[in-house]
Amino acid sequence: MTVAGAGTAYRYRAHGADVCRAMAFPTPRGGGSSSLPENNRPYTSGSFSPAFAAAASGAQQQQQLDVLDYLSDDGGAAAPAVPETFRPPLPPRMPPVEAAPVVPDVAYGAHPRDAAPAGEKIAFRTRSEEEVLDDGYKWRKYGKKSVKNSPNPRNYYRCSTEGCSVKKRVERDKDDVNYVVTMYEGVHNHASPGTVYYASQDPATGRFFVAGMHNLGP
DNA sequence: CGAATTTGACCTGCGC
DNA sequence: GCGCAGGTCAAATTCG
Repeated sequence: MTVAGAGTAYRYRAHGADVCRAMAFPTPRGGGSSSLPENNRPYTSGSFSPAFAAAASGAQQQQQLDVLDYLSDDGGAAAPAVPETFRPPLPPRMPPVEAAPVVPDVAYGAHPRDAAPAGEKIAFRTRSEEEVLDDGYKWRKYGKKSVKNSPNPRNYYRCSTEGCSVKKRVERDKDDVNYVVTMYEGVHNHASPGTVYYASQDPATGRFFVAGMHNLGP
């Protein structure tokens, strides 16, 4: 999928897959997702590595969660071989979404300085009343900017974990305020506190990706 | 009182 | 070169 006007071509992948496995991350910390109603459980999707799937393979089977339509700028590149270390995905937690086409109207990557290695930028379009999705990570807001061609301001966040430089931008969809466009940049160098991720495999490409998540917090 | 957020200023790159 | 747009900084403010 190519985005007109964007410097980076997005590839659109719809709901994923068939198999969901779980993996518990250490150090549960708050998050409060467990208090969400049954029909409002967190889930996510994103680029993912086979290594994660392998790591998750021994974990307990979990119920399949709805998976958000999502965008990634990996350009369809083949998944890397087993990485040296597990690279946690960038999973937003959000309420259920309706099946809807993902329209990446935000030209992520259009700016040269946005250039980054493939697989380290992900854009999600989610149907949510909440602007800031609790994805299990702790974010520190460092900026807010109104952008051209959009009545909604864009918010800038940085991972507040020391040494982690992951950033995300959040803004309401200009065409439908019921949707929130979240863009992640970078890779966390730490695990999400108290979060279970569900890995799935795209039958078409064979690539693994995050199909869901659940917070283990109290 | 420390941490997080707000918000205007500043910086950088691009297009004309 | 200039103006515009997007991204970041940092002082002020707010919150827990």
